Amino acid sequence: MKYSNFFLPTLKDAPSEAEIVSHKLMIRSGMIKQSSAGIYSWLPLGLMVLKNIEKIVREEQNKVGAIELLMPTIQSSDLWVKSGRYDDYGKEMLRITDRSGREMLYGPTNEELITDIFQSHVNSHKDLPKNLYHIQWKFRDEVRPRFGVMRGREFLMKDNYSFDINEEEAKKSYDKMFKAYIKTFIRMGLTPISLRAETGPIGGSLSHEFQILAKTGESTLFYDKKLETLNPENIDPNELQSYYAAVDDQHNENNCPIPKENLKISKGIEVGHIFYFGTKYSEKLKAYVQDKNGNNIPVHMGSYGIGVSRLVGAIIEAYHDDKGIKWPTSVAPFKVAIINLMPDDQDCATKSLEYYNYFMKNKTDVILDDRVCSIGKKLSDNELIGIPFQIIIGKRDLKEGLIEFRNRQKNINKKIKVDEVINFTNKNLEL
RNA sequence: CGGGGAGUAGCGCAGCCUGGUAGCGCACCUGGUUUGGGACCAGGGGGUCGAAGGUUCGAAUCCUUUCUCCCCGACCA
Repeated sequence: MKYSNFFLPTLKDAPSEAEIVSHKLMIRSGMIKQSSAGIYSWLPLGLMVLKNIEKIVREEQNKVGAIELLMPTIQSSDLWVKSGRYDDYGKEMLRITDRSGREMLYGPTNEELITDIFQSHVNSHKDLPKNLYHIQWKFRDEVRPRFGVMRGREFLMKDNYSFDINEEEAKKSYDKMFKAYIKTFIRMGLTPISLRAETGPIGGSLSHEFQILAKTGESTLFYDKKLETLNPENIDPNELQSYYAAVDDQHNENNCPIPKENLKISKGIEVGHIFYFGTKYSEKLKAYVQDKNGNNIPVHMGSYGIGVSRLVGAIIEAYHDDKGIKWPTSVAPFKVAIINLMPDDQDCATKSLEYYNYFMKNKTDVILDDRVCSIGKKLSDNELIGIPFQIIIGKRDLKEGLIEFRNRQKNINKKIKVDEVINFTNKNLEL
C-alpha cells in the first residue's frame, strides 16, 4: 500500500472524549471513529488489525477442531423466552420491534440460537462431541460504555459452544479450549493469565477468565510467576489451572497458597472467558441426544468467548509508548513501513520503490510512505501507527550508501548498507 | 441508574461573569522558500456558537426545556 493512496487520517491531538491511552491512540492513528456512545466505525487501519486478530483466533480454533458457522446479529425473542433469559437479561438487551410487531433483539450472545441449531440436527451420541463457533458482532446496551473499543456497546466476539455426552467429556472440551486460548493470546504477543472465575448470569459450575498483562489494566492480578513464562508448545491445562491466580478482591495475603517469592502482582485486562454450564440450556431448549442405551439425555455444554474488538484496545494498552503504538508483528496492520523522507529526490524515490516492490512481490504487508510532507510529520506519524519494522530512506544517508532501520517494539535504530536492507529486514521478520 | 463535567471551524481551545452579531493554535487551499524530527513567509477558505423556546432594540453570552458526549461509582467479552 502506498500511503498517498491510502486512507489514514492521523491526528496530532486526540478528541477530548478519549481518556485512556488505547482509545486516544486508536483515534489519533485513524483506526476508528466514534459513531455514538460505545459504537465505532472501523477505519482501514483499525480494520486491518481487527482482521489480523480475528485470523489468529480463527486459526487456533480450527486447529483444535472447532467448526465455524455464522449466526445472525438480530434474533427473535421466542428462544430467549424459552430459556428464561428474555426477562433476566434486562435493559442490557437491545430490543427491537419489526414491522409486524414481532419482538426481536440484537444478540448479546448466542447460547439460545446455537442450542436450537444443535437440537434440530443432532440426535445421537455418535455425533458428539461437537464444538461450533462464530465470530460475530454483539450488542450489549451497557449502562456506561467506556474505554473506547474495550468496553463498547457493539463489539466483535468469537464465541463457541461445545456439546458433549457427559461432564467428563465436557471437561475435555473445556480443557481443549483452555489450551487454545493460551496459545491464541501468546501468538498475539501477549501474556495471558488464566483465573478461575465466577460464572455470573451465564450460569454453570466451572469457569475461567483470561486476562492479559498491561500496565494500564483495570484489574490487579495476583498470580504464580510460572504463568508468565509458558511454552505454547507444551501446555497442560490441568497444570495451569492448578497455579494460583486471583484478582485483588479475591486475594488474601494471609491464606495465599504460594510462597511470596513466587507471587507476582500486575495489572490485567480481561479478553476471554470460558464456561462449562452443564445442561442448563440443553434442558430448557430440548437439546437431547440418545445415548447407547436409547435414553434421551440433555447434552453438556460449554461456551467460550474472546473479545476480538476489545483485544485491539488491549494490545495497545500492553504495547505503546509516549509516541504511539508498538504493534506486535503478528497483529500489525503492516509489518514493514518504507519511509521515504525525500520523495522529490530521484535516488530516494527509486530506492524506496525498489524495496516496496520487493516486499509486495513477497507478500509482506508493507506500506510506502511517499507523502510529500515534512520529515518530522512523516516520522512521527509512523511512530504513531506503530509499524514494527521501519526502513527510513533519506538523502543524507543514501549518499553514503546507508539506510536507517528501526524496530519499533525494541526501540532499535540501526544504519545498514543499502544492499543488506532486504536480507536484514527478512531476518527480523522471521524472529 | 446515582454523582460530576462538557457541547463555539476537521482537532485542541478562548470568548460567556459584565449582551452589541465570533477568535486563537493545529489541520486545510494557493504561491514561494525549505528538507534527518510535527519547518518558514505571504495570501485564502471554512462556524445556523448542540437543539427548541423565552427575555431584549439586539443573545455564543441571561432564563427555561431538551438532546448528545465524557468522567467517577455499581455491572461486564
